[in-house]
Amino acid sequence: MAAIGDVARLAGVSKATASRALTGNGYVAEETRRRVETAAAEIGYIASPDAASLVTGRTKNVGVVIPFVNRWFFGEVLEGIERALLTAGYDLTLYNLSDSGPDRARVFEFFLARKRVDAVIAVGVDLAEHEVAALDRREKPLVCLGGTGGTAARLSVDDRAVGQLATEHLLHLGHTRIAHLAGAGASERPDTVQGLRRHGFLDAMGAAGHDPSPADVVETEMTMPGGYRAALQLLGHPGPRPTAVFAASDELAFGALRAAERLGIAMPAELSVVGVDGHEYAEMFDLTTVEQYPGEQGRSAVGVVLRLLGEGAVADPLPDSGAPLPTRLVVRASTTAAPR
Amino acid sequence: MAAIGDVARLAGVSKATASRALTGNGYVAEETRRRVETAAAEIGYIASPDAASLVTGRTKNVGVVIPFVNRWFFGEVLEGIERALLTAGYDLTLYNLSDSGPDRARVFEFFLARKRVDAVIAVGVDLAEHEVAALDRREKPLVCLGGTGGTAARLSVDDRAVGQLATEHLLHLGHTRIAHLAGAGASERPDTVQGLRRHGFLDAMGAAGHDPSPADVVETEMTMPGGYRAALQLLGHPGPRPTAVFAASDELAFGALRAAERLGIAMPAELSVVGVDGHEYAEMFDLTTVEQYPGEQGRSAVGVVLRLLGEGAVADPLPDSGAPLPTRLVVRASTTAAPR
DNA sequence: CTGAAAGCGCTTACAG
DNA sequence: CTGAAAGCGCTTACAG
Repeated sequence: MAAIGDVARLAGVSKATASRALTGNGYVAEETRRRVETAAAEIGYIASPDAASLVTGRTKNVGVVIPFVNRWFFGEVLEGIERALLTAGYDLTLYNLSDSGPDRARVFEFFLARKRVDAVIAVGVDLAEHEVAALDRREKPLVCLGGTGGTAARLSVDDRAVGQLATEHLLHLGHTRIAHLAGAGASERPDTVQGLRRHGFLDAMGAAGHDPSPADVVETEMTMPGGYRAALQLLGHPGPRPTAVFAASDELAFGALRAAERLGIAMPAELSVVGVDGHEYAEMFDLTTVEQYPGEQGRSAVGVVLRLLGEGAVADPLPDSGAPLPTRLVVRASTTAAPR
Repeated sequence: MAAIGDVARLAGVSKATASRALTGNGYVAEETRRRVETAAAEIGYIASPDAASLVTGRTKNVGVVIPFVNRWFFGEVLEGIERALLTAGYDLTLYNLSDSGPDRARVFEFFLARKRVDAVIAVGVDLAEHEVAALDRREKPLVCLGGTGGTAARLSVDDRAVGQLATEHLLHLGHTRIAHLAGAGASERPDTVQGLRRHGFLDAMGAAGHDPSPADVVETEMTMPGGYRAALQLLGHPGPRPTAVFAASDELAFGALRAAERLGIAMPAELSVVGVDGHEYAEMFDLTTVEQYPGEQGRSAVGVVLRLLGEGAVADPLPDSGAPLPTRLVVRASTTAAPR
């Protein structure tokens, strides 16, 4: 495999000059540069990133820590990150983090602790203090997208406001008995995404003078089957039922829609449903939702990382100092005026 | 940051001995090894993979090339690969490959061409000859999971057999007018997944003496909205319609189910639907499907890569020499006897 | 079983 | 603008 010495010889220059010509660092005569480039192209030379890293201390590689790959939101974020990183000439090393256990510890204590990545992006992960500390100790910049813990740059939507907005939309339509399909752990961990959305729901209900019964707030895994099962339980028993549901994610909402259909509940006449995410299937399901833009969020996270690493435009202000990420209520046919 | 010299000094040995103790290569007295390990733990030493790679030529890093992250099948494969690689102490570098264009060329000609990965796993990608050649030139082992092109180790289900099996299931139930929701490009590229499944469908129909009208085979993007739109078109017009649909993926099938519901077609009395994949939502939708096991497939691909790299058990036979990956027909309520 | 030395493939002060 | 030399942090023959 061609090394830089080969290029240098072919171009009739020293390795130092060849390096300067190829990396663009330092002065090289225009003509020399061309000769070197031609030589490199001729023998298909590509610098060994490992050797370069060893001396520069930069790997051009960012670690991404993410709890799921197969949930729409996370997949979109990952794609956004990947594209932005590739464009910037960076590699993406993927760590699919489980909730806990030895595998998780291994990621932080071994994989991320080595000098293989320049920075890490944590997507929707609730970081323990010692995990953040491990990164700090190695002086690895950390950018968090959602999730909790970590003190460094954080990008996040305002999940409490999201919950509030969705709920207010239903209240506006005249609904008074509104149920909430929350993510698992919402009440136990008020600082998590699911916790904040639940909080927003409760706030909006309270402000309107309603006090939801505990039975109308059910927690479940944030997937379509999770929403399905929870909605079956919520709507399936006899007696009066809620006229509207705020689901903490679109996938939950899809499950609720499916459950309502199964139960023969007329949609949206007898039941309005609103979700969160702007899932690519939302339009097909005619689902009203509070959209967020995960692909864009991923790209933003990369922007912050790049700035932290001193790439691109100098010293732009970091988003973490600023406003929450954008969201938008999109009204479709799944929500309508309360039955009277 | 601690280097191996620090460990050596602290343990009172040479760098060579420290290295041997830590990597496990070469002889080291048991007591010396313990001293070195203690020293390393004390100062939190972790070897720089870049420096090690430079001399061993091994990066302990595998590149994964995949066209989507946010389609169920691909996400599952990716998770399976990630877990297996992590267990083996390998990093996963992710390349989310677009169909074509400069980004795609850059992945093969720059990112994958450097000495950063030991091998590459291509998931469901149709490799061009020059792409395979680029990898070959760099002597990078290549393992293909599905997709086409590439001559190296290939793992694959028998997609023609899958199409045949699904179709025969419907024929057995007495259906005679069966439509096929195919993936885009199925007729143009007979060697692709979608092409082979279509082929299997046609074979089974032909063997049963049926000749599907061209209007009953429609191609669309392999997603739920794609299936929805295609099924609307297929089932929505007046006149007699098919009594069964073979969808080339579960996501397509879900879309078809949704379309049927929208059109007021009684399920499964008036329409049977069978899919392919064993999607995690299949059970919720009561969908009959030909299951495959993408997580397991990903793990198998890693197994092959590891063997190619000389890790683990020596010289096991490569699956590429052998049988197709397992699939299984799972019958649920979405298919039933043809209406009479 | 252990150490001194060379070298993996680069980049970067330092001279010139 | 260019080159000779040192060095990034490891591992691995080679001696002993």
